[in-house]
Amino acid sequence: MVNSKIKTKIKTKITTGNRPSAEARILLAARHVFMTKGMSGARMQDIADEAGINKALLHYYFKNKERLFDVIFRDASSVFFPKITGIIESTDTLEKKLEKFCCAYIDMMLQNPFLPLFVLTEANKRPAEFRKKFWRTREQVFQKFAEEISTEAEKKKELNINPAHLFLNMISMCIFPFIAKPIWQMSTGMNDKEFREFIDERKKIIPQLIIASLKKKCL
Amino acid sequence: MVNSKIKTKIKTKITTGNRPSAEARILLAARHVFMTKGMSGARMQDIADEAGINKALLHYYFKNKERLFDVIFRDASSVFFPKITGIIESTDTLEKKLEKFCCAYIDMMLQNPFLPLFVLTEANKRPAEFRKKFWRTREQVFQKFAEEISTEAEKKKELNINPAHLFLNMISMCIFPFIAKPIWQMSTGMNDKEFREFIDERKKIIPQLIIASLKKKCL
DNA sequence: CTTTGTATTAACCATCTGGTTAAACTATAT
DNA sequence: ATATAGTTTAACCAGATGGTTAATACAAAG
Repeated sequence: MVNSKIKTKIKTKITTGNRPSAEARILLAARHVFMTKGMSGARMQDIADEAGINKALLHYYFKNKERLFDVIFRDASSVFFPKITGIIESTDTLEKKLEKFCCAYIDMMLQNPFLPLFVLTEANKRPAEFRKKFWRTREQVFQKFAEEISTEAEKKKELNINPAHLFLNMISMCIFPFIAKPIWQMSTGMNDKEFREFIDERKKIIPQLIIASLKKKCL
Repeated sequence: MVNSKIKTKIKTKITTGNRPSAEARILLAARHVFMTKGMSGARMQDIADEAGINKALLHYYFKNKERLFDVIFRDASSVFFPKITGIIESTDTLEKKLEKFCCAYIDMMLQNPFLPLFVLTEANKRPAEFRKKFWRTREQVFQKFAEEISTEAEKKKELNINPAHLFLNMISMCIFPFIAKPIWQMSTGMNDKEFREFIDERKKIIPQLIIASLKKKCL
């Protein structure tokens, strides 16, 4: 019955052999189970099994299911909501920035295929909690980029579209294919390799389309 | 202990007063609860409460949770996957068809805000079952429209983009905003009325953008 | 070797949850 | 009226699930 508040600060465990520590294994297993099954679908026993430990040890390291979920979800959203300040503040052209943004975003999702649906589901199912727990520091992330698009495009007298629409169009085309992957594959018959190549093409196609939509003469 | 197989064929219940029948109330409640909480998050008791009946009556009308879910989900997907044959076979121009498609799709989602996430979540969480149970008859729905775009665009020698990308772009921009609604509202500060107006604008903006992407000179 | 504090486990518990049972109710037809 | 067949309910059950407890293994420090 140690005081868990003290324990969690200490974290003295050394990885015996080359196997990751129990805590690390729990986090890994929890991420996998939560991402694939969702909060309500995930079973603590499944996480324990996958981490190769006793269920009680879960509650030793993480007070309860909600806390464990929060850790995973906070980490997931920090990945999902991209650090775009770097891209914004670069000296690249707007075109280049858009391309970089899409590319970075798509690559991130290729590495975390279940992440978009995971984050979006939680934001929909428990919006109040989502806002309170996970939105605080990220409030202006998207807005900044939208403003950047707006100002830079106005500078060139080419603005043809509400930057809000432009931005939403862009992230829609980037993110949605990952959420719709199974249905899309059923519809088209694409296998995983073909889907992967198809997605790679979109890294160029999406910025092209977005840039074109900026130019008045096109519409 | 009546034979439920016979019972379900008969359906003689008359709506006493003007209150909907218990079965109808169950379906209504089930749709609401399943759509907002998902399969694993939904509780049979919640559905019973919301329908104003005893939990046992749920199992009287619908053998078990899975069966009830299937009824709701099958109905939901029949709405989600649009009947586009009518639009395809019309004599409208491609432009008009695209516009009609987006408009119809967006209107449907305005009336069923939780539907997209509901269907897409299920397709992701249990792809095998989704395919087996709900995909059978709808296999070529999307493909047909994609082919339509391809052939008609080639006819005009304007084809500039893989029709698969074009189609995916279109449905991404139509559907994604509804899935991302809570996050989008947090980011932009839009209230529900503003969001509704914003979405209305997209009924024109999306087809415009898609049509522009067809024209070679624009890219 | 013993002490001490952490890591880990088996067994347990309370509650939740999907599902069942048998009895009671209601309307309709004879 | 009463027989019949569908409808609705209260009470119940078994298993799943999140969470707890108390005892044990283990490693480092004295």
